[in-house]
Amino acid sequence: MAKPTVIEAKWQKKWKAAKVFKSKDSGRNKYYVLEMFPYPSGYGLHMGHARNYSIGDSIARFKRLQGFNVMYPIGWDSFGLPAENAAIEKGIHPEKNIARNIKVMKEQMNKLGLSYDWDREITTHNPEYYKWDQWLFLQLYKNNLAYRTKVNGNWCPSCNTTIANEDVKNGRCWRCNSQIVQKEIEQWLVRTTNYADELLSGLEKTNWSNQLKSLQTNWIGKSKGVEIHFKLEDGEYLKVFTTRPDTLPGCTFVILAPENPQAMELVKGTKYEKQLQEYIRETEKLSELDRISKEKTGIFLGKYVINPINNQKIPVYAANFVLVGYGTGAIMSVPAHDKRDEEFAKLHKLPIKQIEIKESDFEKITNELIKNGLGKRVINYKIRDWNISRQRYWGSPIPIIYCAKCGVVPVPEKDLPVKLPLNVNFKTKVISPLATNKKFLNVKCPKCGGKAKRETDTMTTFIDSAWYFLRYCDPKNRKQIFDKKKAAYWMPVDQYIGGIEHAVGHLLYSRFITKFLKKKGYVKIDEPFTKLLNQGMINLGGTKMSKSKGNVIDPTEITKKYGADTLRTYLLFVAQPDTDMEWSEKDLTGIIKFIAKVKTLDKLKENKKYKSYIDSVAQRKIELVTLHLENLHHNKALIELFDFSNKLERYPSKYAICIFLHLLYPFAPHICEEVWNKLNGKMLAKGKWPVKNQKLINEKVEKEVEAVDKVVSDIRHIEKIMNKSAKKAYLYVIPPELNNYNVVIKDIEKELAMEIKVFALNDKAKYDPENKSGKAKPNRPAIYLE
RNA sequence: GCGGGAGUGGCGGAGCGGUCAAACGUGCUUGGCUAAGGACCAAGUGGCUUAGUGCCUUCGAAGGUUCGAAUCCUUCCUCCCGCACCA
Repeated sequence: MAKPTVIEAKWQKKWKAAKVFKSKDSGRNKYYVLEMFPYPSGYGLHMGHARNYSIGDSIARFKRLQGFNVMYPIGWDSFGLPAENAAIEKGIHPEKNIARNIKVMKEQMNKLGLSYDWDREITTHNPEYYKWDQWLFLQLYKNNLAYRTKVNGNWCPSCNTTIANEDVKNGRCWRCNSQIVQKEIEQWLVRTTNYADELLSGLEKTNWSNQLKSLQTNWIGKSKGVEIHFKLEDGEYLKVFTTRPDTLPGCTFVILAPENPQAMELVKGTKYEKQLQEYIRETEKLSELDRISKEKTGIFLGKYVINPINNQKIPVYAANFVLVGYGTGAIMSVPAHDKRDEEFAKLHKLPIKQIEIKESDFEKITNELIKNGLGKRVINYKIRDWNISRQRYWGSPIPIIYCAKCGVVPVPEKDLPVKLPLNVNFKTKVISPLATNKKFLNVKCPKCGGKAKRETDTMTTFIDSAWYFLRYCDPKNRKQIFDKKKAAYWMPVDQYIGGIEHAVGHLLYSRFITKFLKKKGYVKIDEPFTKLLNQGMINLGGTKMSKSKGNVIDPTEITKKYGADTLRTYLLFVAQPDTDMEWSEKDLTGIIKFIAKVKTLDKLKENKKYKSYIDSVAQRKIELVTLHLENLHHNKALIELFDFSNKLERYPSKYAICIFLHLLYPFAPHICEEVWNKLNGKMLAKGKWPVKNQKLINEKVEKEVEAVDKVVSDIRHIEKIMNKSAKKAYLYVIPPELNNYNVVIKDIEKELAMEIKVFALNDKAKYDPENKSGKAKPNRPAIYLE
C-alpha cells in the first residue's frame, strides 16, 4: 500500500501539470481568497502557518469546484526587522537568508498541497516590487499625505529604530518586547489622521467580526466634545477639550500637560518658571509606562482663569497625567465627576464642588458657550499619523534627496526604484546603515545638479503589506503599480485570513492606502477586505505554541508521518477556524483512522436495497457541508462528513461515495483524488461541487432505516440485560409512527432472526398492564420480549 | 474604567425555542478478531433501579417570559482577549 507522502506527491505533480490552480483575469464569478503573506525570516513553517493555509486552501478548492474563477496567490513579506535581525544573528546577508528560507517554506507549502497560483508570487524585497512602494510614497508626498517633521518618536533600543504607534503594545515593542523610550527625531509621517472618519465609517461596509471592528474603532478613538475657552487675566485664552461640557459647573481648576508650550509661556518671567522647568525634566525622565503607574504629580503655575459658566476664578496647574498629544493638551478638572481629577484634587487640596447634571445640560451649556464665543464643537481622534521611517537597513529606501540649495527633493518617478545597496554595514548601531554606503548616500540633486544626500532611513515593512493584495492582481506589471482594469476585476479580496494581531496595524494601513488609491482613481473599491477571518491560536499544554516557549510541533514532521491530508483535516476539525485550539495527539488519532477508511471507499460494494436511503442522506450532507463551509465552520462540516462516512460504510452506494469524495475534497484533497481516480479515472480538481437534488430526498425511507437501526440496537440491548435470547418481540409504537415500523418489520425480523409484532400503543388488547414499559417516545417504541 | 468574547459528560466540542441534551471525535469498560496510514468489528459509558427502555438529575448561578428554555430576557458569578490617566 502506497504511503501517504507518495500518493500526495503524485497528485501535487498532476495538479501542477494540469494547471488547475491558475486564475484568469477575466470571466464571471471571480473569487479572491487570500492569507496574510508570511515573513520568511524564520526557518520553515510553523503550525500556525499550517492552520492558516489549511483554511485558505479549503476555501479556494471549495470555490473552484463551485465554478468560481478563484485567485489564491501567495508571496513573501521579506523586508523588515525580523529578517534583518535573523540575518545578523546568523552572520549572513539578509538577502541570502531570505532566499534560503523562502525555498524551504515553499517546499513545505507544496507538500501541504496548497493550491496557490505560483505565477502570481511576489517578494517584497525584489526591486520590481519595492519600486512601487517608492512610487506610492511619492504619490502620498505629492498629495501632502506624507511629510517630514520632528517627532517624539517611539524608540526601541533593542531594534535600534523608531516604530509606529501601532507597533507599541503596553509601552513595549511588539516584536522584541523591549521598553519603548521617547526620542526626538526627524521622521517621515503619513497622514492617516486625514482619513480617520472614513476609516471609521468604512467599517460598517465590511463583514468583519465585532471584536475586530471594536479594536479599530477604539484605536481611531473618535470622541465628540467641546473646546472651551477659559479667559486668563491678561485677556488671552486657555483652550481645553472635553466630552462632558455638562460638568463645567463643577470645574474647580484647569490642568495643562507639562510639555504643553503654553505652560511655559504662562510662567515666563515669574518665580514659577524654574519650578516648571524642573518639573518637566523630572517627568521626562520617566518612561511612558512609569508615568502611567506612578501617582499623579503636578505643580501650580501661579495663574488663574475664569470658568465661563459661573465666572469663578480657578487656578491653573501642570500635571503629569495630562497628555500633550491629545485634544489641546489641557483639561478642565471636575473632581466631583472624574476619578483622576478627584485623586489630583485630594493630593493638592483643591476644592471639590458637587454638582447635579441634567440630561439637557450638555446641549444647553454647549450652546451657551458657543453663543458667547467661549467654545466650539470639536471632534477629537486618538489615532496619530503613521511614522514610516525606520533607521534600519532591510527595507525599501525612502525616495527623497536632501539638497543644500533646493531642500527636500523627491526622487523623480523615472529614476525609481532607488535600489537598496547590498554593500552596507548593516550591523551598525550608530547611524542608519544606509549612510555607511557613500555611493548610495552622496547623490546629485535632481533639480539643480548640485551636491546632495539621500534619505538613509528605510520604510516600515507595513508599507509593503499595505498594498500587496493589489499587486497580486497584476504581479508582473513593469509600467504601473498594477493595471486598473485587473484590479477592478479582482478587488476586493472576498475572503482574507490572518491573525488578529494585525487588527490596528496592517489592516488599518491597508484600508488607508486603498482609500487613498480610490481617491486617485486607481481602484474602484474603498474597502479592500470584504470578509475577514481571524484564525485562532494553537496551544500546546495550555500555552501558545511558540518557538520562544519551546513547545512547538513541526507541521512538516506530522505531514511526513501521517500525510498532509491528515494534518489539514485535523487542524480544521479540532476547533472552529476562528477559535483557539489545543493540540492533541489523541484527536489526531481519530483523523488518521478516518483518512484510512476513506482510502478503502473504492472497495465498498453497493448495497442496492439501501441506495435510496444513503442517496437521500447524501443530499442532506451536501446541504449541510456547503452551508458550514460558507460560514467558515469547517469543524461542523467535518462532523457531518464523519457521520456520512459512518453511514456510507453500512449502506454504500456509488453515487453517495461520489458525493462524499467531492465534499471531503477541500479538506483532504489528495486522498479524495486517489480514490476518485480509482473509481473513474477522472480528476477531482476539475470536478463540480455537488448541488442538492431535492428529488433524491426520501424522508420516509430515512425514517424507516433509522427506525430499524434503533429497534435492532434496543432489542439487542434488552437481550443482553436479560441475558437470554428472545424469540418474539412486541413493539408498542405511538400511532403516527406505526406505518414506518410496519414497513421495516421484515428487515428487523431478518436481522434479529425473531418474530416481531407491532401494535399501536393504545392497542390495549396486547398491552400488559403489569409492564412498566408502557411509554413509547415518538421515535422509539416500547418493547416487550418473550 | 471602556470594549469584545466564552461558560454543556473524563477531555475537545455539537445542539441556539418543542420531535433529541450530549451529535461527531477522543478516552475508558466488556466481548470478538487479528492488523488499511498509530488495527478492525460489536455493545456499553449522568444517577438510580425490583437492570423488560421505568424514574430522576443535569447545559456557570438565580430569577423571568412561554403550554414548553441549554437555546429568549434580567441580574449576578467565573474565565479569556483587546484598549486605557484619551479628559
